[in-house]
Amino acid sequence: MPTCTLRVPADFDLARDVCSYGYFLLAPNHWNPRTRVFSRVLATRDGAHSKPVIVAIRQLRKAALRVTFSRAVTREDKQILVAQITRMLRLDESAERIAAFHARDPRSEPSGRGRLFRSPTLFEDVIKTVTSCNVQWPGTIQMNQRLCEVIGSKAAVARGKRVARDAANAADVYAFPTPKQLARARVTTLRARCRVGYRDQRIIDLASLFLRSPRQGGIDQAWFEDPQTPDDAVCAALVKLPGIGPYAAANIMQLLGRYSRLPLDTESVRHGRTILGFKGSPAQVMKRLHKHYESFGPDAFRSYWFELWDFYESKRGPASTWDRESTGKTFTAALL
DNA sequence: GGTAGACCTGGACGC
DNA sequence: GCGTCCAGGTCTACC
Repeated sequence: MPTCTLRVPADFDLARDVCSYGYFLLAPNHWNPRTRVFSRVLATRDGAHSKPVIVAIRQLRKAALRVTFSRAVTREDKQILVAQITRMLRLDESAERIAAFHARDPRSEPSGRGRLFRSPTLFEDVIKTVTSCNVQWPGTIQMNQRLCEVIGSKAAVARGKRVARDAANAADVYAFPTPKQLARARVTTLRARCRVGYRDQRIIDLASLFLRSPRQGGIDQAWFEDPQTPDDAVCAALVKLPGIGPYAAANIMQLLGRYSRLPLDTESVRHGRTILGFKGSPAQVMKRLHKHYESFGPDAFRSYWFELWDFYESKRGPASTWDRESTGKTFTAALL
């Protein structure tokens, strides 16, 4: 099996930093709690000749990861794959920025938490966010699984190969659909086979926007990812997208590394009431939550999230021990 | 600017 | 096995 070694920041911890946000439980992502290997299918290019590759990532020692590919890859494809892994694991987030977060919220310093797992592309983060709206967590798991199986490309797997054995089931050999694949998908397919419900047309519209160039009115991904772009401008642009409201926009912003906004939902209200002791209507509790985390400034989301994550782990054990098929389906407070 | 109701699915519940 | 109800965020119409 072709492999490569990836240098990572000294404070990076694969188990802690992969199992830091719920998306690590969504297809095509797969964390194996027994072997502590993260694996998934990654696309090399978004073209007719795209050949998805299964990658398996394990921590070798401090500051180094071993990445195993399911097939030989060209130098160009390897660069594309490493860029996607870097985005997913937030390897480009500097130690200084993590230290600044710990200075604002020392509660996370002992564990070293700071990085939040995300998708290899902004497109996948946006679609995953849409599938997490107005549905309970098992529904989100189901939609992502079916989007991969029904629309995504299948990676070729040689029998008995170790990379394939790290995958939990047959579904783990499918890539997340590309913008091209979803833009071409039929509304009826998304609704009947992927079970995305009323999100069908919105997902197709979003995929079309990602497919078009900024000149053609498409989404300017570089602009969204550019740290120089003001948060207010990013938020205003996000809520104009189909299927994206205030909650989804704030969530996509944290996935972009902009932690000043809070994606508050019913889960947050539950947290505000049970853990922080807030009283009143959902709207009043949300207002108090915004006020409560305001003091963490540009890291408000991280403080909020790790507090919530601590609560889940106090009920279900460390997230790195969660199995996608059991604990991973029931960790939210609504299902506890 | 604020609010009500529709959108859809899956699960819980009663019969 | 079937019908009903409910949870969940976004969108639109309406006040």
